[in-house]
Amino acid sequence: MIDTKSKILDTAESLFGKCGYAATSLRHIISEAGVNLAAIHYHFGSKQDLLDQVILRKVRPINKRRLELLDQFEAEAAPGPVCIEKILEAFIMPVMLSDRSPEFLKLMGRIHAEGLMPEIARRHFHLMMERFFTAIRQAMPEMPQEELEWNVHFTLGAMAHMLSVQPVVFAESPSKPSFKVAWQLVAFASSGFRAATDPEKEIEVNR
Amino acid sequence: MIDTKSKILDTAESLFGKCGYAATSLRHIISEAGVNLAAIHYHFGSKQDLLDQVILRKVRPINKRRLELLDQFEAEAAPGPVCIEKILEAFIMPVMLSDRSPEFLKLMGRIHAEGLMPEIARRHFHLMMERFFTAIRQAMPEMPQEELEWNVHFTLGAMAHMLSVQPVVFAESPSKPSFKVAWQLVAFASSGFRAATDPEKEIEVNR
DNA sequence: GTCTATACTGAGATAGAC
DNA sequence: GTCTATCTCAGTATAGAC
Repeated sequence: MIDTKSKILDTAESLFGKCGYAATSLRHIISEAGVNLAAIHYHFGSKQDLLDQVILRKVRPINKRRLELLDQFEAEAAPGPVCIEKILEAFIMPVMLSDRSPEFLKLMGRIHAEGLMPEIARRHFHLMMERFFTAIRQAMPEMPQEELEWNVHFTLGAMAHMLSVQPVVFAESPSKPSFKVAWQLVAFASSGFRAATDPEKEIEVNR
Repeated sequence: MIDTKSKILDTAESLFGKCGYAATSLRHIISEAGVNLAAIHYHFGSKQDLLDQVILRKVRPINKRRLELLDQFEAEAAPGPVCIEKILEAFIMPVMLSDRSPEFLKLMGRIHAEGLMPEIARRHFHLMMERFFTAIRQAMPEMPQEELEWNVHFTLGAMAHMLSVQPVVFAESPSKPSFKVAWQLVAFASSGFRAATDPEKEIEVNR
């Protein structure tokens, strides 16, 4: 086969999305793709590296779009900083474009739900994250660095969970994530960023 | 050994917290606990069921405290509904009490990061979740049901991520989750719940 | 009722022939 | 580049000792 590598990537993407990363065995992938087990290790090295490539193929255009939107919003807002709503819009909304395959969100949800995204992001998306951190810092210059970083974490967690609830059968999951839901998340997180925190708050939670 | 079961539970809790669920093998647990491999299956049935028992032992007192706080706040607010800030305080803050062992948050973070919590919650915490959903519904009677449920998901995701960033080595992780951070999350999510959403919003994200 | 010893199946990984 | 054969280790199941 001339394009064993692509065949493996396509099949892995489909199965990772349908069954999850941990639950998908390399033997399942090779039987469906009609290739040999060792071919995966030859082309990708390991199951983890195969996942990285599957994810990267999908996420790179998303990150490209994220940065384009951020560039655009920064140009529109110049010389002032971009407001937090626009920054979060640039970060969140491109995820929802599922033009490549209808299984894309399912795959992203699986990866998030299995806790694999932070590690992949750390290895591959570090520069983009830095761009957004800088923009957020400029949008909220009065906010202490640590508080700001935690708000970013809250937002990442909320977005990850939004993508996760789709594939998992969860009693309260109301509907598939959609543009409407993503917009709701932008509003939710923006409002969260603007929340006033009371650093001196105390309570007796320990009975 | 008279208390093989407790020994397994303690060792599993420690190793699950230190290494994660998937990365901890049953053989690692038994060698550290000094028991036989089959003892795990005799007492717990499977690795998954062992995890359930480890988690339940930790989370049950948390859920008890959550409901106590909710009861208390409802009594204080009667005959009106409890405000969303108080509801989220009752839900989030009890998680941060780590009086049992210093590794507790690490364990919770791991479980969340590996996407195992939704399934455990579905199996064991359903009634408590219903209590809180009802309270939130009464606090925000004007909010459409679906929008409300998504806001709950955003909050759950943010909390899970807060607990997750501790064990994972993540470039931007600023500090360990603490009471201060948990209070920040309460403020963040409360503000998010109160955010005004614009259902008619549109944008051309597809280039 | 509890626990030990052992075997079974399937996973990811690897060496080496072609 | 590809494939066969094999290695190690995982979770699981069971028979039987105490």
